[in-house]
Amino acid sequence: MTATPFPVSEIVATRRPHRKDAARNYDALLEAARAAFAEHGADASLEDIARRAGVGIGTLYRNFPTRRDLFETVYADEVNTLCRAAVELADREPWAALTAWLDRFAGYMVTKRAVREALDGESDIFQACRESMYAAGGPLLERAQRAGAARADMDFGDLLRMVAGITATVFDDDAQRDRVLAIAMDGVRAVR
Amino acid sequence: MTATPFPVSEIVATRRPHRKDAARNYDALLEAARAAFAEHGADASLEDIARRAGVGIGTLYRNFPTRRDLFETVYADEVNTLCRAAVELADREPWAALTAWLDRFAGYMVTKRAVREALDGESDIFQACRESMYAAGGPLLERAQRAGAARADMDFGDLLRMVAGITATVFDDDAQRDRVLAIAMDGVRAVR
DNA sequence: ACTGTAGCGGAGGTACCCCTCCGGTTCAAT
DNA sequence: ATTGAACCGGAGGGGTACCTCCGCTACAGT
Repeated sequence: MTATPFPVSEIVATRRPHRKDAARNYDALLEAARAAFAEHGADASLEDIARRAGVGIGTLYRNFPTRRDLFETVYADEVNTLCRAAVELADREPWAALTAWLDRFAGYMVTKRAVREALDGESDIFQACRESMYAAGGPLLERAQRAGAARADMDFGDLLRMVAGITATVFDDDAQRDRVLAIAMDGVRAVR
Repeated sequence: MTATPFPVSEIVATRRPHRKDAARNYDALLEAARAAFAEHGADASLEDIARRAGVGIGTLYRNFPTRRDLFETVYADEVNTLCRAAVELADREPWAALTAWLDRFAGYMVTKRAVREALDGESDIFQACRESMYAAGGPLLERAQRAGAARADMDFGDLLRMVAGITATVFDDDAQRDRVLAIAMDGVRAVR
């Protein structure tokens, strides 16, 4: 509520190296990790990630001594993007802004699910990310609630969980996913 | 729609052995597998399942030559229970019957999620189970729709996916899960 | 009680993954 | 151009999971 939505990445311990080749490897690893987590979930093989990044396994471990470090960094990255998006959406209508943001949120859920699975909530960074995300997205819901567009008897956590759950599911096609999400959002709208 | 909701287990290839000790082992394996899948998801260790069941790994492989066989059997079991429940609920009010069944459905989702992950939809049994479940549960939704309790512009598949997604998510506590599910169900109800 | 057979358990070969360690390489500051 | 510090890759030891195979066990039918 009071926290600024930005400093998440600065909390993360591991930092991007200064040297050119090192920085390139760091980026490649992060990108490969993102893909691997999205594909295989929490227990993607670290060796596979290094392979995909075209980097030795040793390099991976130097940058991210722990599997957790890698997770945290990838996750913090996504959250930052999400926070920035919330700010950019501030000028739209309350309900439109909220749903637009939730759309983005849904896009980043693949990673989040893996992270949640791996970190199991017992991480400082995870906590910081959550706060940061609530600080960024929470106001969107509150605004919609004040405008009478969203029901008042729910909080931002409820909404996030709902959207997260639905988007994490396997659907026949994207149309079905959108349809189901819309139905659920009708429940959020219903102020009667 | 026309299919009877019961024959699922008969489709499954592996069958319960006749001999007393063998049957006991079979049951123990199934129970251990159910627990392991619920706990560790799709990639639970087969050796661990055998250990939990107090049975040699060889016994597991004799009963279920493939990981898939084990999955299918466990899954078919759950589906059968679910189908039976649908019949028992037939005498309640349309909306109440529907939500009550979805409650049971949610309870079995833990296994289903693992199965879905493992089988990836490319299984005959999976297909048969789905049909069986739709045949059993679909009428509950249709009845609610005819009664004007549920919106008409959605089908049973949509509903199942929605509930499945939400219940598969990690919540702070059961109260939150129920709250979120209720919100989403308000979206289903909303006939305006 | 006898006996054939269905069923049992787990050792062991193979494969993969985790993580450490260190000799060689590459950058960037002088 | 030199040089030393930072960085690189991957071999290798330890662990676990998968699955097969076979000598032994215990059930059930006579």
